[in-house]
Amino acid sequence: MLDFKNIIADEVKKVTNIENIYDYIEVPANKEMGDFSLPCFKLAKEMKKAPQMIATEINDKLNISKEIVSETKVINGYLNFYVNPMAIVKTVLDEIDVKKEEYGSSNIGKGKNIVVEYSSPNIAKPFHIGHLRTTLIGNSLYRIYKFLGYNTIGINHLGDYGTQFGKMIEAYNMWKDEYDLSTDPINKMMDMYVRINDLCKKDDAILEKCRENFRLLEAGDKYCTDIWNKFKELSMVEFNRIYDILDVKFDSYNGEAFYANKMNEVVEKLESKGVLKESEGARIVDLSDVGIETPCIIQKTNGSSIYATRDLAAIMYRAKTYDFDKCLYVVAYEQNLHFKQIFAVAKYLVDEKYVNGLKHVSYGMVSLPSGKMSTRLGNVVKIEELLNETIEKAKEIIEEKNPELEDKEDVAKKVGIGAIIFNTLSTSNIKDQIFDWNIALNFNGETGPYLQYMYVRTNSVLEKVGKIPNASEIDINALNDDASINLAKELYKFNSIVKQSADKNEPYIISKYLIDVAKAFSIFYNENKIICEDKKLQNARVYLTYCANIILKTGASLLGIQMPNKM
RNA sequence: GGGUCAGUAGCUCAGUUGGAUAGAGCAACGCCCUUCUAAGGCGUGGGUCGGGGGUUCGAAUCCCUCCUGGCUCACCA
Repeated sequence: MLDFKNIIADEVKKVTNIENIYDYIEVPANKEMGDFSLPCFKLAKEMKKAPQMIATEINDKLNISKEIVSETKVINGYLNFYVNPMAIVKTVLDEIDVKKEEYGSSNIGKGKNIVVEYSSPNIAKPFHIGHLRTTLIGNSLYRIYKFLGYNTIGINHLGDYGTQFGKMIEAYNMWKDEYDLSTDPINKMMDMYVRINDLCKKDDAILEKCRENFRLLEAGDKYCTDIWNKFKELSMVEFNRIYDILDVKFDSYNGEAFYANKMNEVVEKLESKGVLKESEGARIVDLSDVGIETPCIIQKTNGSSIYATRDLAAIMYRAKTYDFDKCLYVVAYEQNLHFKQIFAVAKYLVDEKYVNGLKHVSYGMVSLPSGKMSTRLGNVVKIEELLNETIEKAKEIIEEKNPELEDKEDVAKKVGIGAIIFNTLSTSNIKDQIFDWNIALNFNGETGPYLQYMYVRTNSVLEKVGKIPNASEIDINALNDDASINLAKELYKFNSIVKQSADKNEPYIISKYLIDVAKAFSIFYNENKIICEDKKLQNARVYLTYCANIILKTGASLLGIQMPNKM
């Protein structure tokens, strides 16, 4: 596909002697100012000439084919380039003709391994909307990197270890006769967890017992291990049901417990490097030399491990097992300090290549209008409840708008879930989100269902025509109206959008882009009769519709959103 | 208190890494279905870009400072 910015940069370079012209070129805010622009203000300083004059001089010398750039204009010190719209239309259509569903994909990741850690719920606790962002951001990044040719490994780093299980074991010891875990186990486990936490707050002796239970678990005590396994199994059944609905997959479920027997290596290596120090009875790595004032605890006073130790063991294991180029942690920003610490300690454990690949993809907190969510306080919205509500609402709307529709169940599921996924991935990671039923279940405006609706429209046109014309039969000049050109321009951006989204680890860039594509298609659809008398015109428009169809579907799949064929 | 992130329209958010007249959606109001799906399109109103300094040809964007809020600051994860 032609890279117009590059072409323009090369042409400008030919008539000037300025380095990195490419970086100077930008996209004007307003499309009346052209497709690309070269602001000459910075150059004015070096060349000691007025910007306007520089722009005029470059413009006079410039010799770009009219096939590529149909016009250039000098305005207010800017040199504006108007790319020949037909060149854009042609290069997009040609590229899609060759790559089809692969359009936008790449092999820049070939031979590179990327580990993405996401979701990572805690065993024995309900899966609530607080887990939605990590699950969906991670799932999307996983798909995006894969699309760019990376070998991608998705890891669900289950929270299946730690003092909380000491607590659960203690709760089980005390109250196992009160709870029948054969039905609705998660909620009962949550009850037990809330109860034991309250007790621990009041009674230090109980808390000490819980810590001891965890120590026993870590030492391989059979009784403790059996109870722990029971909790884990019950939880996984529930989690998998939700992952199934959301179409989220993992390559590994190696959680914290997996590293139980791999932590000695961490301790030994830190010892051998002479960085493990005693402090207040615990063993720590001091990080004040790199500006982190809180030390990283490796071993607690009672000798048992802590989450940092397990994360460090995981880094060593993943480096060895996956030889990763990047290892992303999709975890909320409340753990910023934790990741700073373990990344700083990692330099004592693995090669520089791996240390440089570690990246905390941190995202904002989700809270309720009433305030912070807390499993212990029981004020959470469970994911299952949310999914049921959204599917139910989709069903109601289908009954109202399209009662004759086939596969209502399947469509309702795709639309309802699509709304949730899109809503979750429509803002930058760092923003906090206050969960609001009205927003989560909104199907109008910039939403998942809007994308799906536009996709369905492309489908229904394509279905009605029956046959998608060959790209070679298309008369590009039939697409010279504003709406068609604008749509083609949007489609042209897809490649760079996907790369940008991966560079920043921000799925929202794709979300926003797909809205632009859908909007451009909607305008194209409203202003042009696609199926029409003039078959030449029809073929061209049908083909453009087909292109929009592909990109909407591919783009949505990168977010983890499935498209219904009808709705 | 230290660290850190954020503050853009009534609400939720974009703003292409310092560029030209700051943009969408929701909510409100008005218009458009004998035409390929109205979950749509078009239009109207709505802004001291948290405040104040500074850097420069040029700042929502960079620096300083203050205000407000989130998160965090060793044996939870």
